[in-house]
Amino acid sequence: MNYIDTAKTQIDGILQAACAAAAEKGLLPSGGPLSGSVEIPRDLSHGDYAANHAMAAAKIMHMSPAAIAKALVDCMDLTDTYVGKVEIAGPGFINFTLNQDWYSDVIRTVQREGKDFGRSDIGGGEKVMVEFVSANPTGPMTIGNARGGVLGDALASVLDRAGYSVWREFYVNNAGNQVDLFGRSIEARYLQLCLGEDAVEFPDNGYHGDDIRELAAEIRNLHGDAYVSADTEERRKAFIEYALPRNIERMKRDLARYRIHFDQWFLESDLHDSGYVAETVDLLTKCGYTYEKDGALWLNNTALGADKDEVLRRSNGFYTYYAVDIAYHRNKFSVRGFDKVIDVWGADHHGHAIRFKSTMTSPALGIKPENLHFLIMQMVRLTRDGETIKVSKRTGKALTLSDLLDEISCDACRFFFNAKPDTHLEFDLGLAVRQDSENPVYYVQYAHARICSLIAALAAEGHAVGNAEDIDLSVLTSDTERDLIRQLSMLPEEIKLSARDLDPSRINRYVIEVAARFHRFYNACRIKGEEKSVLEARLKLADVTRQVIRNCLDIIGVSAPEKM
RNA sequence: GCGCCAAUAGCUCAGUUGGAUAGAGCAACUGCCUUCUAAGCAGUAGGUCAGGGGUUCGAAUCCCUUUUGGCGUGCCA
Repeated sequence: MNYIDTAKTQIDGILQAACAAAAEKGLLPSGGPLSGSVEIPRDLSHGDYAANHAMAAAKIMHMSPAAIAKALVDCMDLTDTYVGKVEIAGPGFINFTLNQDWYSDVIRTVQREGKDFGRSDIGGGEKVMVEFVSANPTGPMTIGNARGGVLGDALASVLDRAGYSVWREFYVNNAGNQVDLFGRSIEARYLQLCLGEDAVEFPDNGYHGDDIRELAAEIRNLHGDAYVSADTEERRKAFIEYALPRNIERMKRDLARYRIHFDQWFLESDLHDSGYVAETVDLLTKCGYTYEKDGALWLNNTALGADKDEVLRRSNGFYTYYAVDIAYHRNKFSVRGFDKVIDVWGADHHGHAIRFKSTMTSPALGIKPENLHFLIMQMVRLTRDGETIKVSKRTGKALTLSDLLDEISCDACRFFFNAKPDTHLEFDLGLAVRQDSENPVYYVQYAHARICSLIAALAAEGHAVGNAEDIDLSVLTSDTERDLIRQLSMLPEEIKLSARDLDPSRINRYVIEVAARFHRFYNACRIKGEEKSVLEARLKLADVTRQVIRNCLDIIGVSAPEKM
């Protein structure tokens, strides 16, 4: 039996039983179960949990909330529960205060579960894929990828701890128009190197970044001018075959530095080579969802609930990204058997996300809407000294992920970018460079280091951290001690909510609050030099706090230093 | 034009899915280290929750509308 489920379910049970008992005595009208929610109130003086059942029932029972609350409280049985005190307050809230056993059980639970504290099994082992970053291998990764990377990775961790079987995937767009453009851009730079700047025209919408010039220069160093007279198609193919793997390796390196590792790098080309794209499009055609117009094959997407139709196969015979995306997602579900799929996409794809979801969930493909999520994160706004900087991969002026990591620690970066997905994120370069004590990550890490140092100092005096089962934890009764324990107790719930809302940034806010409450406790309560029973109990509290902070930082992928 | 996301303290953001007096962190001001890490703590000040309607016991939260900003609306991905 676990303290968390018990506190909440106990209270709900107490209320339902009281309701039945009150109905029996004729104090309340009889009827179905009470509805309402048991919540943790903002204000401590309102107890540990507050129930609004009396207010919710007022209308149905034709009684005032206060009268209902009184009847319920009068008929309550609190024996063998964590509830120590019940009060009626405000407009009709019923406030419950927990007894000391509950606080002690929280500490024992954290000790028992250790690094697994916070885990739950609400996911039921469902296979869920989180696909994220999936940056085009045509250039270096951007600051937007930095955000998506943290978001996807932290989300995957949260889902893992919520009991899902998680798979991290990077989709490599190593085929199609953008790759073709990539090849032609390198080709142009190469020919310019060999024949002079004005010898060839740079392709429209080509990639202007310095990385393209560097790749061209590398090729020229290896092969000299040999490719000048080569067949155009062969030349481009050779350039792509040289450059693409190099870029992919570079992405892997940068992501590893960012502490992100994927279970699979899925190649788009595999979908083409295996004929799966063609097969998928044929399937749609057989089902009557396509039509031909102007030499292209169109998906009748408006009939599937979207606001516009999409081209599947261009008049030049090549499949569009849309067709490939359908095949790819069909592959995730049908071929590889994932129960749930979550794609982390930038806001510039939100239109696509809406239309694409209509397509995938239509009878043609039959995916259930609740099993396919597009987590849309808003753009990162880059500023320097308050002025917005426009960035674009095509023009080559983007600040890369690797540049960013040269300036800012991985810890700070990961913590900073783990923000709520649906709001714009402002990233000030001037601020970022001097992001030291201003970044809340240091506040949290400091709490952890402080605890480590504290435990070491006490160990030096012969006070090792004891076993919670052998320690009298009932001496932890002050406000700062209880506030801290109450906060620690909420980690499993916090992870569940993060998983439910697909919002791992909750963990950031949660762990900041843990750190804050620890610092408060630390300032208010001494440990060293206190009498033995108090010392042992407080030391144990510090120890389990350290465990909770570690577990949180582990989810976000931030280190927990022992010294600072 | 249409669609998606947003607007909360000077700045960056929370707000437990409709609950009690709207909260943190920076920045400003005032205190706290001969005692376990001051990268910390305690306190002061700061608000027409963009504006206006509506729904009800009760709205920052839900509905309508106006305004402002970001993004989308390609035989690009």
